[in-house]
Amino acid sequence: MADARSAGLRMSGEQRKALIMKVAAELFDTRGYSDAPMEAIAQQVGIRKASLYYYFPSKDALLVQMHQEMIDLIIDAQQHRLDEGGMGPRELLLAIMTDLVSLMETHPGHLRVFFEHFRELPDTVRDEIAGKRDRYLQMLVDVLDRGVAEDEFRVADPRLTALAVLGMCNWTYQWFRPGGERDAAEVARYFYDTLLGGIGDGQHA
Amino acid sequence: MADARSAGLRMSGEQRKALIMKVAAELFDTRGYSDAPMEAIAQQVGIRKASLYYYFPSKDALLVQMHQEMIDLIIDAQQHRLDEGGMGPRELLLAIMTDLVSLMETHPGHLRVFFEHFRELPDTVRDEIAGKRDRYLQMLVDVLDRGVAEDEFRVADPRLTALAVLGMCNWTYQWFRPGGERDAAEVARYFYDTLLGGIGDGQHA
DNA sequence: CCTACCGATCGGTAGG
DNA sequence: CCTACCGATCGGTAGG
Repeated sequence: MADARSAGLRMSGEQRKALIMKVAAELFDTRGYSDAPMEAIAQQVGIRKASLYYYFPSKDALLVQMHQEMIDLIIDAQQHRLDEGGMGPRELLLAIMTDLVSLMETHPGHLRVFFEHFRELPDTVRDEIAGKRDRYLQMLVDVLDRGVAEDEFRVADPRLTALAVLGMCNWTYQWFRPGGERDAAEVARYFYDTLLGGIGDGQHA
Repeated sequence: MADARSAGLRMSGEQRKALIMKVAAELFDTRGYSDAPMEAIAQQVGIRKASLYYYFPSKDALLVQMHQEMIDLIIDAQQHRLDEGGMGPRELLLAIMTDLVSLMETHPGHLRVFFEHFRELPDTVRDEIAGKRDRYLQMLVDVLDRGVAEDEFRVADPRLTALAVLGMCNWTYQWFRPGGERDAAEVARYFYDTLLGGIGDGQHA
């Protein structure tokens, strides 16, 4: 009862699972999925490696859950807005961009894992996540299409523009660190303003 | 003389090294650095695993060379333009964006390796590459600053705008595949036009 | 949630 | 450029 592990708080199964996920996300982020041993996750959680298998059936399962959580979160956020109604294309675009960049604050580590460890997913799950990714891209394209239809946006190729938007926002996982000068919402807003207004000085167009 | 390997062409050391690099880049791209065994590289090259160590001292060395080649290539391209002179900020911006997206065509596999396997680099090399990356970012910021000074661009925060540009262009490694509808130069040009002109319909700003 | 342990993989080396 | 081989790591299991 007085060993190293008992120093950790007693936790419910759900709490323990959440802690394991958090630690795993951090380690997958910093070391990479294949280079983050289950042993290291266990140590940082304060239990033995074999005990991880009481909570999760495999290392893959950790990766799978991270992917499902992330993609469901952003899809649901946008779907919720559409269901509610009342938002115009500009507001919807800003909301999507803010969702994406904010993941850097709400889910540290997860974004890198989501983008860089997609191919390590088991085949069936990978297909499922790929489908959801496509669906999310389409949601963004829909917003752009609607903006064009309502004379709010000028967009020649909505899919390419959507990929540009995703590029700006998702790329933040490479450089954005919470606690910096600007928070996620400010960065999203800056990108949104840049995209809407452009950086070209009109008189030289 | 009639074994499986002799089917491969006899090559000079330099040719063999180039082939190993090409195969390694493909495998690091599709499987990931840690999950691409030297055995698989050797097989695809048509030699034995141990023979790879005749050409390269370690697996790390392959990764290091890929990083050095990539970053030097884009830095040199921009530096060359600056040395030549005569290009305005708009032309320079488009040239940088085209350089980046074009790497998807000229160096298949390398771009993903460059962005996703930076942390696997040995410490000293990682610091060196990080310095060069900073330098490249600064080159882009310089172009934006100059554009502002010459009344060609309107940019509130050049560093953030530079990160948006890098996001759009670098993110292509996630979706762009050579041989599609648009080639790299067209994608870069589209992103450039989108960034310069913006997607907002002026009358609603 | 633990102790004990295995099977497989893999980067790299010896010696030619 | 090859054959033969080793040391270390790691995901996962048995059994409690």
